[in-house]
Amino acid sequence: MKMSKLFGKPSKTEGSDYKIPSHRLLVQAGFIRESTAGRYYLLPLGLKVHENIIKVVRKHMNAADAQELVMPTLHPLELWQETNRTTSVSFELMKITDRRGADFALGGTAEEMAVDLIRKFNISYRDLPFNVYQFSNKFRDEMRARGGLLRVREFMMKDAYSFSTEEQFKAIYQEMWDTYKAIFAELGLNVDVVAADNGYIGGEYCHEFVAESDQGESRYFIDPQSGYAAHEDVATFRVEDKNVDEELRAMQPVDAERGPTMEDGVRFHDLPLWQQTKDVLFFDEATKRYILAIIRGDFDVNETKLMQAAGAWELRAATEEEVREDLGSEPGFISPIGMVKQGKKSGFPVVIVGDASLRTVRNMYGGANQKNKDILNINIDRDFTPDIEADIALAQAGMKSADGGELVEKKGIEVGNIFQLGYHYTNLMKDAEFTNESGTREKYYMGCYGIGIGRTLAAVVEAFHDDKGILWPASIAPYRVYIASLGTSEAVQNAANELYEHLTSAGIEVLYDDRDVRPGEKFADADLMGIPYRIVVSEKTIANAQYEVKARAEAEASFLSLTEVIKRVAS
RNA sequence: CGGGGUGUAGCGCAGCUUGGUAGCGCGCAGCGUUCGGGACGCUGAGGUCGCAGGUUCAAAUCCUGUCACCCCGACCA
Repeated sequence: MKMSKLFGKPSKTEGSDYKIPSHRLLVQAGFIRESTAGRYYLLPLGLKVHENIIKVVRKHMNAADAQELVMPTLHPLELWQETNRTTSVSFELMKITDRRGADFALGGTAEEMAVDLIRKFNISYRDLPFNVYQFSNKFRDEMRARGGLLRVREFMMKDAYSFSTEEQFKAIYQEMWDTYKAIFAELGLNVDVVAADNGYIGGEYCHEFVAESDQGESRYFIDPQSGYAAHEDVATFRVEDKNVDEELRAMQPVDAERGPTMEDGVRFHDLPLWQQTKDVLFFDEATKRYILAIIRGDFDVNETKLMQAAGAWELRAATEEEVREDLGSEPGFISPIGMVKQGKKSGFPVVIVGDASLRTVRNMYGGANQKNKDILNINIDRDFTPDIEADIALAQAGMKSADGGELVEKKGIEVGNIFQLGYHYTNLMKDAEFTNESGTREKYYMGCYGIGIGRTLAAVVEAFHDDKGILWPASIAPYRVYIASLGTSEAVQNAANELYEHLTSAGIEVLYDDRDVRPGEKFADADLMGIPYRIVVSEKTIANAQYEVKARAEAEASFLSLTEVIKRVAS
């Protein structure tokens, strides 16, 4: 490719709206251009990288015996109704209606389509397991797109769906795990594999592949000693016992003229924070229930865990009016003891969820559902019984992991995920069954596996850039070699042309900067675009019958003959 | 969806308070001098000032509405 003909050349000026490095560099270097928020044109340079990433992903997926196919972009809405995902508040579908009035969802993920496809076939246990995948544009009605390619409304995703028996599943999940590790390793990305929340996808467990980055939106914890890694939504930690040997003392109501915060309670009673109960009241809009979360005072409530434990979908904090008028309590003094079973006005039930940490403390203290009244010596079981008891505590950096090491907090970009779906979809959708060994019908056990191509591309830039521009790993660089001809003399032109022909016919992808611009501009653009090798052809190099070769990542150039050049850049 | 902010040439911005025929820098085109880390001179092209109403003799500027985009939050692979 000759630079003079390239559409989307690098630009000296940079936009002001680009807050993160990958966004700014990709736009400035001519890889992408914004259409509207969260939707991007992929320019020729960007598309080359995009396709190279796809090639790597495809190679490893195929090696794992996954089979590529393509599904329609418009999904019949009936399929989504079959799994109740049109009403799920967690996933905003993009919908579209054709002129006959048929409703479609713009595909944002394709579990239903995959199930619908395989139930069109009469499949035997002999055909299992199998894993089908596709590359296709996905649509998400993100409330707020941001960060260039990191969070968009329309993007290319590799999504795979495995169908098997329950016994076969673990091996497939492990194989996808290994495949993903191999893919990201080839792309040059260091990823942590972290346990995560399934969210609206369904299923019981899943793992995210996270490239560590300050620009990432995923917060997670690792225990470097044991290798434990989990998203903050699901991270667990070891809860140390406090005063479990203390004698149970009689409950004692007391006057407590104090403020509403935990600190106010600590100061007023002169007792430790951990001995106080933290009572947080939520309301779930989806199931119309109050959820009262109770936890040890030195911990915070993890809303994701709480939603899982309580079967809630759309949690929000209860308002002061609701606390006072509907529940007859008082903000800052909420307590499970004497809490109403349902709202006095609304009739909405109140569900009490107690954290496991409540069993590590005795003789706790906390509010009494009245202003300036507290109760001392509260004990679980004796004085109150949660409707649900579960781990609903939020992990924090520095806590001990279940394995005993210290939890370290990290931030990263979620570039891929693997989900166990189990029977979630095959239970909800009719006829998702194969014929088993005994000749009867049996439901498939499923998994799904996604990689965001554009996000991965951006994650690579986040990982590989310096103050001058991008440093593409050779595995996905848009071109392997960049040639700069310095000066417009015929000798230089001929020599550069000749080199370009040689390398191209040797099967090496070359971007030849044949523009009549000054050297500084060529070097700056080359650094910005991040092509792995830069070769300079000038009067000087011709005089020495050599080429100047410099790797983008290195500071020093070396002078090589043509055969040495080919050997160097081809490796 | 809540809070804050911005829309003027491809990009970055000024002009708006106090209405009077739209400007600067970069980039782009032409010519010339240059040519190993973003040169210089001259010439030139390019904007119905986000859109729609309104006020006015006159609106980029004032008023109303609307749309888009950015940041923080909520939400989310």
